[in-house]
Amino acid sequence: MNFTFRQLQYFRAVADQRNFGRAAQVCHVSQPALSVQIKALEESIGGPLFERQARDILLTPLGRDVLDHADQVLKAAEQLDRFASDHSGGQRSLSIGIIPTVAPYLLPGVLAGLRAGDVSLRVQIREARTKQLLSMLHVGEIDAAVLALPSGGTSIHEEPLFEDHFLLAGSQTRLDRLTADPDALRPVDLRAAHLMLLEDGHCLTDQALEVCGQNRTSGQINMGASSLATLSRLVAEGFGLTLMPELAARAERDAVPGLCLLRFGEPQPSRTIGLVRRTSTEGAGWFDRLAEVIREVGARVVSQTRT
Amino acid sequence: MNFTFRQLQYFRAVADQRNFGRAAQVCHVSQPALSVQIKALEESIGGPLFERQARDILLTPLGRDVLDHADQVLKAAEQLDRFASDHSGGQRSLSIGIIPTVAPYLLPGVLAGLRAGDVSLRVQIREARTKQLLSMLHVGEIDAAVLALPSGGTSIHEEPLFEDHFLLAGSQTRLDRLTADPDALRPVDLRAAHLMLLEDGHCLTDQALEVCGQNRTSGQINMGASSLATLSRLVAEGFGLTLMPELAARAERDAVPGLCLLRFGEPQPSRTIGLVRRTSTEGAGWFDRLAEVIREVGARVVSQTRT
DNA sequence: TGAAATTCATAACCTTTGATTATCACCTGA
DNA sequence: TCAGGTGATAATCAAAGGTTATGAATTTCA
Repeated sequence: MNFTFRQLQYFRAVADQRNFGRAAQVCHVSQPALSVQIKALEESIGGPLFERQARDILLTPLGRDVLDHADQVLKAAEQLDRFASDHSGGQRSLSIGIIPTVAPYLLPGVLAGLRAGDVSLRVQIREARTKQLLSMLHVGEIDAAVLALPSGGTSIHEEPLFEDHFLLAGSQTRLDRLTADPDALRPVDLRAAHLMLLEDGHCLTDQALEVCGQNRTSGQINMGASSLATLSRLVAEGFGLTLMPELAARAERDAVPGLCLLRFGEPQPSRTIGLVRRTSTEGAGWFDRLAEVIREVGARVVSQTRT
Repeated sequence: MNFTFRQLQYFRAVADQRNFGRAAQVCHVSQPALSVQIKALEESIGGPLFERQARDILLTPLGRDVLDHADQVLKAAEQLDRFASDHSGGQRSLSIGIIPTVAPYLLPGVLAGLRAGDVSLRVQIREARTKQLLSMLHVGEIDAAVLALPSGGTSIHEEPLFEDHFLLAGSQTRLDRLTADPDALRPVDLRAAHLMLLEDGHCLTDQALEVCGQNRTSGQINMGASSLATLSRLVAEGFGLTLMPELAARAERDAVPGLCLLRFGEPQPSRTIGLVRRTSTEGAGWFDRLAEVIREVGARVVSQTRT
């Protein structure tokens, strides 16, 4: 790279003005300064760029070719300049991770909220389970992640967003057979129940097992469903029961005929959904704004389930 | 433009290496130099481009966006660099003017010769009459022109290329009626002849008038044809006679049924076709090479007419 | 024809920018 | 706890880029 932006600007100015003196004025430098830089550029390129007449400056064929290239450089540099001037206005590309048991139910609202609000972020979404999200966060592949707390990661800043209660989901028959008093339902009542759960690796699986006081070697556990949508359909058909997060409950009940839900008695079992980032990520105003949007959308979705 | 190429290169290197020390090595500068420049770039852009951890450097979302733009600048600059390294190999865009009484008959051969030879020029052709070509040459719109000498222009360097003899063209009846001895035909024999010529402004018209000792106010002159091809068809049908340059003669005789040609006795009237450029255009190796190609093609075309 | 005006190039000098070496501050891992 | 790794800062020097003054060449005009 044996030329500078200034040299290219001077070159463009001389080509426009066809006069070194006027070009120097346009560039706010003295004529000799401009003359020296044009000469240096000619030496760098290896040939004359201008044909110098007493009262006119003409581009040589070489100069014409070089000017085409120089214009490409200046154009790209001006775009960077413009971006630097404008970027406080908000254009930012973020990579956000989100766990599969949250993504389908929260994303439509969040993206709509981002578009409608004054937060003009270009957001790239990566959906993966918690363990993989933490790894991606660590190496800088994503900037933040939406997951259930505690994340279990090191050097991670956690921002709690909202409580996501667990409901019991199953067919009407199964639920009627379980208890006579739905208002008194406790998670320990499921100690011997047949549970349908997501395949291993989803933290929701571990959370369900813990809440119900079961472990993965119990003969009553079936772990193989790949999504909550699948799980909903299985339990609606009478294949066991499952814990359904409130966030997903309404959408799944609306989508799956025969799916019934029961709310546990107080204290209701729940998970905390949060937004996490690396502790080394500082001055990230976008993080707080994003957290606000997600908090609001999440609260809205779960409140609709409660009515 | 508050950044330099070096800063953008350092930025790219740090993003690649994720380490200031290794990036400095790659760029062949000391780590503090690189550190200072990255900091300057961050101040210029107005925000942190990197998230600095003890053992890793991650791009911030802002850094990621800026890097996209920086890559565009570096890519364009590298193309200019590559062009500067390669351009002695010949890539050059030339603008060449050529008069209409020469263009159709010479261009195919010249362009083929340029492509076949080691002269890899990108040539843009502009066809116009001599007066306009000189004007375009003067303001730098074209780099050289093919026309009949003398050009009549000031500060013009003329390179003669080849002699283009004039033949008499007309219908067989017209030519038979003109003379009993075709080998003794002289231009002055046309003093009272009915001549068809190109419209005013074509130097071939003035040349024909001079050769035949006529002037434009004579009642025997019809000037309105717009091309030699038109002229050929008119005289082949018996509408007068015309002077046909040797360069065009064979092509026109082949294309126009009934067109007959007569060669004048010695000394044959002729025009000199030349290549001209501004005297201020120096060190133009392309000029000499182009002249050689045109000279060769021209000589070949007229020699084919002579056989 | 000669003088004046125009215009780019060159020289001397000064200021700014970018590089180096040395060192400091902080973090991580054994 | 200590050694090693790593980016930031300071002092110094070299290189780059700017200014004013002037020279050389060409063109224009009286």
